[in-house]
Amino acid sequence: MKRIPEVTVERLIKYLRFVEEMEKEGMRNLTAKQIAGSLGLNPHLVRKDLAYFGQFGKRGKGYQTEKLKETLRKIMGLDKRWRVALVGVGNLGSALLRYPGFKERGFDVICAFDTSPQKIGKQIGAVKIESMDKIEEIISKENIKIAILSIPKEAAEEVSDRLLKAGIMGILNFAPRHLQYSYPFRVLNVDLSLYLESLTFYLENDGKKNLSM
Amino acid sequence: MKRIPEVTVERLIKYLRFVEEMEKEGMRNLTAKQIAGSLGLNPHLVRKDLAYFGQFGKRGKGYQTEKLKETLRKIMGLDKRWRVALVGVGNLGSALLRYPGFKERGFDVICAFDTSPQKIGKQIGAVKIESMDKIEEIISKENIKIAILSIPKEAAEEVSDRLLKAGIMGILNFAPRHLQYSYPFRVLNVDLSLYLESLTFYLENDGKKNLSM
DNA sequence: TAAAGTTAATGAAAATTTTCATAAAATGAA
DNA sequence: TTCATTTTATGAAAATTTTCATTAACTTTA
Repeated sequence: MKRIPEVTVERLIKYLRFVEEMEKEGMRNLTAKQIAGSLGLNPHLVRKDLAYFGQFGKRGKGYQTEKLKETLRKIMGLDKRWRVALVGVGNLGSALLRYPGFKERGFDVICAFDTSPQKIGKQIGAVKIESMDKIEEIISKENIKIAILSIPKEAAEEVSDRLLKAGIMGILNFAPRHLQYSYPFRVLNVDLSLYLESLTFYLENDGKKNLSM
Repeated sequence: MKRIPEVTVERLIKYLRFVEEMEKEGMRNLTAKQIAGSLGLNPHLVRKDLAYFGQFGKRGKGYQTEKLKETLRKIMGLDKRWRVALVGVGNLGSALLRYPGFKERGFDVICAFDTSPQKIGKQIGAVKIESMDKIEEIISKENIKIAILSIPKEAAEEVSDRLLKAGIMGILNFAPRHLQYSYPFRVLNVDLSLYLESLTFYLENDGKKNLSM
């Protein structure tokens, strides 16, 4: 199998979203054009992305919605549920704990960690907050592979090192510090203010110069 | 001026982060190699990105930290503060309201909107929650250009339409629905579960196939 | 001062990603 | 059936992005 470009992976998830939504609305078939249109992409690109994984479209007809959905879910590893640990139950962390979107999409946050004695032992939803001293013990016992990191940037590196040693393979990092590990570990850095900052670039420069954006 | 690739803009913000941090640690000069190293990039790429905006490095020495910082801040439109509206004060929305990172980076969330009568009139930090009926009035009176959207996906399109009509130019969208508008409007879609989903692709496929990732 | 080592700038080359063009298969209408 | 239309699959072309190679400027060391 050919190497899959990272940009393709990001798009596949979006395709899956759209396909699921269209399935709900009763669409039995979807064309590359429809999928592309919903995301402002070129239909050729959609076909090429899908073709990495085999040919499951029918010429003249498009893609069978359900089959496409199942295939995409399998490709993305989303045909099963994932157990997730959350580290850092501050403002953002506790909002993420309560965020229904994760469960809806197959991710069960089954444990949470914090350093603050006031928080340890408390319950948020179905999850009891544990001491960060227990990270290694619980992660390994529960065999958790994914962690969400929402702690201050100063602690990010140290804690992520510990997580990976304890058995975590992928981290979704909300701490505003760029984390990076090499294969086979995966980190996705999500820096909320960074997003706002990329908006201002365009607001500031649009129209003024001939930046064709 | 040449067209600036979108990937470059995303990197510039990260460079700025690093440069500011290094300045705090007392570094008066930074080389492209150092900047690149911190983000796992090629130093040539850093130089090329910076060169879009003129030449402010010194051969044999690197870039003057403070000057580079100031220039990047100016390029990104971050040499001034931005006033931001937040729409949707649910779990995520109220966490974002309390999130200190925005203010730290120059963004002042000065108003918040919700539909729920229980929430309207309440105060979170310095911000009073207003009825969504007042979106147009307040956005326009306060001349706000940026909005953060943290509402259910069903309402996303309708509300974003209203925001843009009211004068908003850029939206940071946390609703799990891909929003898209054409120039001069800008939307940044931030779908939290989508990030987890892109992690699972790699966790699922790494090692199994020769996807060189 | 001279020589060796760094490092930015820049145009060229390579790699990657996207778009295009064509062929083949399926559909629907006449 | 036949023909026009739609749409996927796929290899080629184009565009974009990244990496490389060279040159020139500056720094450090002897």
